[in-house]
Amino acid sequence: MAAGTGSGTREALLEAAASLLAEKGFETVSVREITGLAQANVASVNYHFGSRDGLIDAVVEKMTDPVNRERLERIDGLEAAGEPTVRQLLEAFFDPLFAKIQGSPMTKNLFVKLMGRMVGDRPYQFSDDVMAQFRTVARRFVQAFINACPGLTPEDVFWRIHFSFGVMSNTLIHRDLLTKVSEGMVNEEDLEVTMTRVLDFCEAGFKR
Amino acid sequence: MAAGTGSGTREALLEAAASLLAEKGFETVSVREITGLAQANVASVNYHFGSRDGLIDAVVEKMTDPVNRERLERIDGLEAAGEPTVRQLLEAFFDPLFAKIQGSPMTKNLFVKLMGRMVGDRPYQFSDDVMAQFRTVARRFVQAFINACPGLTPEDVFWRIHFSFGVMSNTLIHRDLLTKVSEGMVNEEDLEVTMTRVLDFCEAGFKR
DNA sequence: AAAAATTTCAAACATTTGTTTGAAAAACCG
DNA sequence: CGGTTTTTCAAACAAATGTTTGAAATTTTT
Repeated sequence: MAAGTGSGTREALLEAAASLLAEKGFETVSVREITGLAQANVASVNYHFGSRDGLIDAVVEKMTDPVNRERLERIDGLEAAGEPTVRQLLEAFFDPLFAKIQGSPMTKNLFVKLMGRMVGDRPYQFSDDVMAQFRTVARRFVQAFINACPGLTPEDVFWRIHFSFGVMSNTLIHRDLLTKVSEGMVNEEDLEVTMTRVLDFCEAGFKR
Repeated sequence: MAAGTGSGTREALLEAAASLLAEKGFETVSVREITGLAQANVASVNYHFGSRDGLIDAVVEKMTDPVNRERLERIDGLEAAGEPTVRQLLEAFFDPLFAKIQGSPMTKNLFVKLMGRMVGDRPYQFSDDVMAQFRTVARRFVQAFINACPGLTPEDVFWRIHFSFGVMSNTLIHRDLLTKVSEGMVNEEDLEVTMTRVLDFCEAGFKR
């Protein structure tokens, strides 16, 4: 078998799990739902991933890994060119997420929701690897944000970063819901347009 | 039996359920966890509330009802005095939530989380009563926000309201988490202080 | 082709889920 | 007190959960 492609069912399980996790969150998806969608046997999850949690961790890792790598590259580039602005930092952090979303073979909405959950869902615990990765990324960005906000205390900056994550997470998860709730006031729009709205909102929140 | 006090176990179930829902979300709390904490029999949930969902609905209704009523009173008062500002509207919407939180007999953190989940958790479906109530409140506030933002389109305003909800929900749920993640940069602080931070952030997001 | 390793699969495992039952206990009322 | 209603409780229910088993099928290696 060619390296990297994995067995057919292994890939099918990852894809099915990703779809269902996106749709329903980390807690409520059962092994049998996943194997049903993947057209695989119930036991295949434990065979290939050791356990249900092993499968979930694999899904999460597969998505976070390239995104976090890209984030570090982006901030490297920015800092090499001078002092990055808040807007640039927000984009450097969130753009890799959007890129992954746009380039995904999954239904766009599902992928978006999955990505959103990865920021916001609790009490799901990421694996130690993923957590360590996030810590590295976070340290870099927090310091850069602080430098970009000379008028604010580190504490202020920290909170606003946290708020920005909240907006992003919430928007990714519930974006499609808004059009239903708005009773005709808000039309469907491209993800890119919505994300510009989010960035505008967050950038303004950093002003003082 | 005195009207309103209900049977002892009925109240105990409501309190226990509220605590656990706050701590773990709407999906993952089992009937036996609730009855265990309430020191009641497993069957008591179905006896008093018909079903697990009946109990959850009762918890939610008990909290949303007075909050939404207060919101409408607040906006009535504001509009009687002239054209409310964005800041005033944000406060009119969120203050009743904080008031309820502060005056709660529950552990503060738990209550805060529960309130946060009521804005953010999916796919939990509120009862028709609660939904209708929310729709009424929403219509009033949306219109008022639009009036307060003459430079923005209704669509713009709608999105920013949505963003503000996202910030609030996320902050209420994960407020205690931030101090852990910040590695010493952020200290515990009063809810009121944190909420002022949130309002500042959101108000700035409405500026153009 | 034979042997060895890998992968699939139906069936069963022990737990946990929400709910129901029917009798015992408690509270209430005349 | 006696009779009625309300409330509690241990036990059992069917359904769903994640996981294990051991033999069959498949693929890979020799």
